[in-house]
Amino acid sequence: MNGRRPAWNATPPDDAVDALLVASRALVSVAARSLAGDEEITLPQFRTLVLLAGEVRVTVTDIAHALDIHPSSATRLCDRLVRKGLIERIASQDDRRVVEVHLAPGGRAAMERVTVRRRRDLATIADRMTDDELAGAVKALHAFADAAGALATPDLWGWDPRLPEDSG
Amino acid sequence: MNGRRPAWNATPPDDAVDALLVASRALVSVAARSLAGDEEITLPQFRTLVLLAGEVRVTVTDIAHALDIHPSSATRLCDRLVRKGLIERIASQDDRRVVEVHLAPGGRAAMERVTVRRRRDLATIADRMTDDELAGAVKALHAFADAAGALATPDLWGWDPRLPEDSG
DNA sequence: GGGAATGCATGCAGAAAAGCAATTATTGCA
DNA sequence: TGCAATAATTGCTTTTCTGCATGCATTCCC
Repeated sequence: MNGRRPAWNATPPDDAVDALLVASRALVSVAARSLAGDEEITLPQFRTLVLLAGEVRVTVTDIAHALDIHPSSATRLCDRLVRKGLIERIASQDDRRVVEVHLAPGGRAAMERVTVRRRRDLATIADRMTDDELAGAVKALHAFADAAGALATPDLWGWDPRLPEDSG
Repeated sequence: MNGRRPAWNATPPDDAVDALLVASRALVSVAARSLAGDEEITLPQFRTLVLLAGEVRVTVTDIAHALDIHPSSATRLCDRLVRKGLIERIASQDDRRVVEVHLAPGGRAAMERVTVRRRRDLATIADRMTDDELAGAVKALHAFADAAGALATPDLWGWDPRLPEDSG
């Protein structure tokens, strides 16, 4: 209802969602693989790194919300990432209860390595598409990423009424 | 080199791979969330169910290759899925060493629930795209899924020289 | 027929993830 | 000032995921 499509066509067609769904599975597979082979970085850990890379100020609570896990689990997740030298905990100046989590140099490097790996796999897939298909995919995926990104901010994920917490 | 693009343009452009990469992260996030809320199905477990849903004959070895894990890990994964009533083990007729793994009714139902959840989230995102963007996305994503699917068959993933096992 | 290879399972072990309850420190508000 | 709310952590428990080595049954091939 909040979207960019007119009110007389308020619901995205099923086949569009289907296409996203199928592509989603393929991309998840690629993502899981790019992680599996790499040096001991798990999916929750990588998702945390991605979050840190994209936001200026991320707290432990933000991580818990973004990954939809218990705050204590987020603390433990950070423990492991700190132990690996991938992130740093910094006490917030504004509110001394808060701990800001930042990407450490090692974390940035690790993201780099995983990303290179994933790019390689994606390039292998892209290589099997025609130029036209690829151009269309790029345009579409940019739009998709923008739309997803607008919802992916910590302020929205998890407690936004647009995505009811547990209705399924 | 094996792809559908002409030889004079053999490598997919970086920005295309970039778009896939960014979209990949967004979709992984959606996928992880659709799992987190649901009933105790982990990512490896769901990936297994997806594999079973898409192939006619899947063996334990196939699962190990598809998920890039040790055969014994695949056995344990199946143990847990059997215990949950999501899959069934059936001794192969052709080769009595082989165990075929099939989706149980409960597994199909579980996939259904997770998929409904994921579709809901994807629809929320699609709702923020224009009709044109969405139409382009469907076309492109189908092509992408086809290209990925061609590589995702058990025969290719894991030991196809196109995706060197550990070069990163 | 007999050894090699294949497919799967089991014993063993370690790491990761996740939740709940309880605690500490800090902040906000009446 | 004092009490409630918030942020993060810690202790504890359980489940899952993963690999390696080993063993067992079956199949393949010389």
